[in-house]
Formats: sequence, C-alpha cells, structure tokens
Amino acid sequence: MEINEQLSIIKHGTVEVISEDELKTRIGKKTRLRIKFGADPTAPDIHLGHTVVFRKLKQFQELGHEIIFIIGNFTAKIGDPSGRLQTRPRLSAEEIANNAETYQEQVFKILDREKTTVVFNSQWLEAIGTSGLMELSSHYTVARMLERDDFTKRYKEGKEITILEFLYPLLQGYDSVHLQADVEIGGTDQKFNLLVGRDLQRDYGQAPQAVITMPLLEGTDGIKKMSKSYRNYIGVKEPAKDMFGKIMSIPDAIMPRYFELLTDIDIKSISCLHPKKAKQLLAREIVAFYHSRDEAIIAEEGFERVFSQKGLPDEMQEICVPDSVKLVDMLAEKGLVSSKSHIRRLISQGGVRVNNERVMDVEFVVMPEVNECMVVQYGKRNFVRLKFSSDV
RNA sequence: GGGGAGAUACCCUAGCGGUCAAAGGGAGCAGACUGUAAAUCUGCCGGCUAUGCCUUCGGAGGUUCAAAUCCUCCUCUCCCCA
Repeated sequence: MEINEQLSIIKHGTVEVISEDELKTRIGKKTRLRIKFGADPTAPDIHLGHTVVFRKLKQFQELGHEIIFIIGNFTAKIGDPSGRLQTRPRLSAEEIANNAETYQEQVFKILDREKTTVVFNSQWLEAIGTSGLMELSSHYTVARMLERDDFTKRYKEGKEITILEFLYPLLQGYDSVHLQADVEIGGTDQKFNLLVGRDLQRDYGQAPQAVITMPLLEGTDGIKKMSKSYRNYIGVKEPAKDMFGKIMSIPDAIMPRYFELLTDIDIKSISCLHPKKAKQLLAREIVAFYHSRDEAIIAEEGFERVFSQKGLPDEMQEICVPDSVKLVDMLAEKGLVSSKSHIRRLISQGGVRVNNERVMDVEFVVMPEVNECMVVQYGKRNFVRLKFSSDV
C-alpha cells in the first residue's frame, strides 16, 4: 500500500501522532513495524473505552504490522498513576495472573490472535535488578516527573504520591527500549508515559518510537471518560441484552463519537436518521460484533418490548417460593435486592409491579393464583418469575 | 529533625457537647414527562423483627446524664522549615 494512504488510515480517529514525519519515514524503511501496546491486568473487564485503542491496533494488524501486546504483570504491581487522583491499590500475584487470563480472552475478540505477539513485562523487568533500576532512574528527573498534570494536581491538592509511582513511567518506557518498539499506542491519558518511552529509547541509543494517542471514550453518562470506577462503562463481556440497553442509554449528543470510535459506519450515513433509529443501529452493530447478529436482533426486540412498550422480557429468572410469603421478605431472602429497606422504598415509590399491577403496599403478600405464574417487576429492569411450591 | 493542618456515609464536603443516621453537591435509585435517552420536575438515598430499636463520623481507650464534636495514645496523609 502506498505510504500516504497507509498513513491516512493510521491517522484516522487519533488525537495525536508524534511525530508524523518520523512515522512516515519509518513506514518507508520498514514494511513491518513493531507496534507496542501495553495493558496492566488490573481490572479484568475490558470495556468499549479500551476497544478504541484495540480497533486501531487491528488496523495496524491489517496493514501487515506486528502487534506486540504487553501484559503488564510487573507494572501492575505498581499501578499506573495516569489520571489518578490517588495512589492505586496494589494487586496480588494471583489477582494479576487471573486478570491477565481474562484480559487476553477479551482482547482477542478484536485482535487476530495468530498475528499478535503476547509478552509479559515481568520477563525482563523482573531481571533488571536494583542496579538496573538505579541506572534507569538516573535517566529522568523529579522536576520532569512533576510536570505531569495528574502529579501536579495531586501535589497541589496535598494528596500523596509515592516514589513507586514515579517508577511507573520509567518502567513502561523501558519496555519500549527492551522491545525496540517502532510505535506505541495508548489513550490520551497515556501521553506522558508514551513520551517517556521516546526519551529513554533515545538515551539508550535507539530511534525513538512514534507515539499515537487515541481519544478517551465518554461513558454512558456522556460526560466522564468510560471507566469502571465511574460505573459508566459497557463491558465487552456483558450479555447482549445489557450491552444493548446500556448503549441505548447514552445521551444522543455523544452518538457520533460512538459511531466514529466503535464502528466502521460512516457518520454521514446516519445524520438523516431519527436519533432513536440511529442509536438502535449503533447498539445493534456493537452487540453484533461482540456477540452475533442474531443475538443483537433478539436484544433489540427485547429492549423494544420492555422499554418502549413496557412489556415483559422474554427471559427472566425463575425462583421458587412458598405460598403466602411477604414480597419484601422474599426478594431480600433471595438476595435480589440489597436490603429490605431498599425494596420497601421501591414499593412506596411505585417501582414494584406484580403481574403488571403496581403494588403500593409494603406488607404485600404474594399468593398463588389459579393456573397463573406471577411476574414481579422491581425497578425499571429487574424481573423475576415466581413459582410456588409448598416445600421450599 | 522542628513546627503546623487534617482523616465524616459511594465520592467531594459541612458539622465542632444534646434538636445528628449527620446539612449541601455529585453519583445512584424510583415516579412523572419522552423517541431508548438527555434535560426538567418530584421523591428516596445505613440497617432492622420499624412511629421504636441497632450500627456508623481513621483506630483504641477516657471524661460526661449525653461525644462526629472534649481529653489521651496509636495509625495514616498533607503543608512549611531544615
């Protein structure tokens, strides 16, 4: 493929390419670049926000480049301070190992497993030793470290910063040195870490890697970046139904972002659609990618039924209950609600229905009706079907 | 090493002896309205065998009829000066 053509594919959707000229000459010299991407297996769930970067890696893969996917099992022990307002909790070896496993499983829903080199950075960081660490840390200064926005902020606000956290960018940068990366990709929050990699490579006598930053996708609230801790994320492992529902719940305003960063659909083609239709298309596309076309269609039908027509989902949990049990007790005992107080509140606010009839009595007792199953809806999207049996 | 400030519910923050399960904001939840939303309005937002009771304001003790509030020690964090 022609260099400029390749470059334009690479650039699409990125925030920054540092530096474009360097990247261009490199593509000209080498047909197979080493593209580095690292992820710490801290949280086992990959969400759509992460996939923005993975989709970019996929493009590189399709252009014939080598993807080196680093599982940061060593750096995870430190915790990346990027964008953090406080020190991250450190993880145990077992947690890291477990997370690394589920991580890969999810990543390869997007990337081609055959064409991806997976490495663990403990392989070389474990061996670096105290003297290696001293050598490495002599390449960077405290002042430069404190330039970082997140550190500056924390420092000003009087929050703690550990020396260990200073080590993080250095070790990540050292990964680039060790792997002789040509390109490193990350979210915009990774910019500092990525640039440290460049500096270190230069210090160690290598050509500095090109750095590509990708935008951070907003979460379902449409404002804050998608993140597990903000509880505004959509996980790639989530059931089709939930994934569909969550996508439908994003504000209209960020739909174009989702289309651009998460699908191959051209934004121009959706501008004439009714916002709801557009969002349904978006949800269908994404669910189809992570699950299947069929599941996407089922999820969409279910969504329409439950939310648009206020009907019942086609599948719901079934539980056995004894005759004449108080609704409140039953839901609490089955662990379906966090506390009895919570379900009492739900009832008094009109958020509970039995067979589609709103229940307003906190003391409501469910009793079997002849030839009839009972369906209890508590909250907007929780349904349960009751089966009566006297020997429960 | 010396001096100072602080730790409050999911998060941020007020309270500084009783009227404190603890004001305010955010998040979350429910209802209304809608095109699934968003926005807006209303209500909720520790738990329970529930007009009362129990557990909560960094930890452990103490003073008091009464402590998130006062005292002692401890743990942790930050700032200033070295």
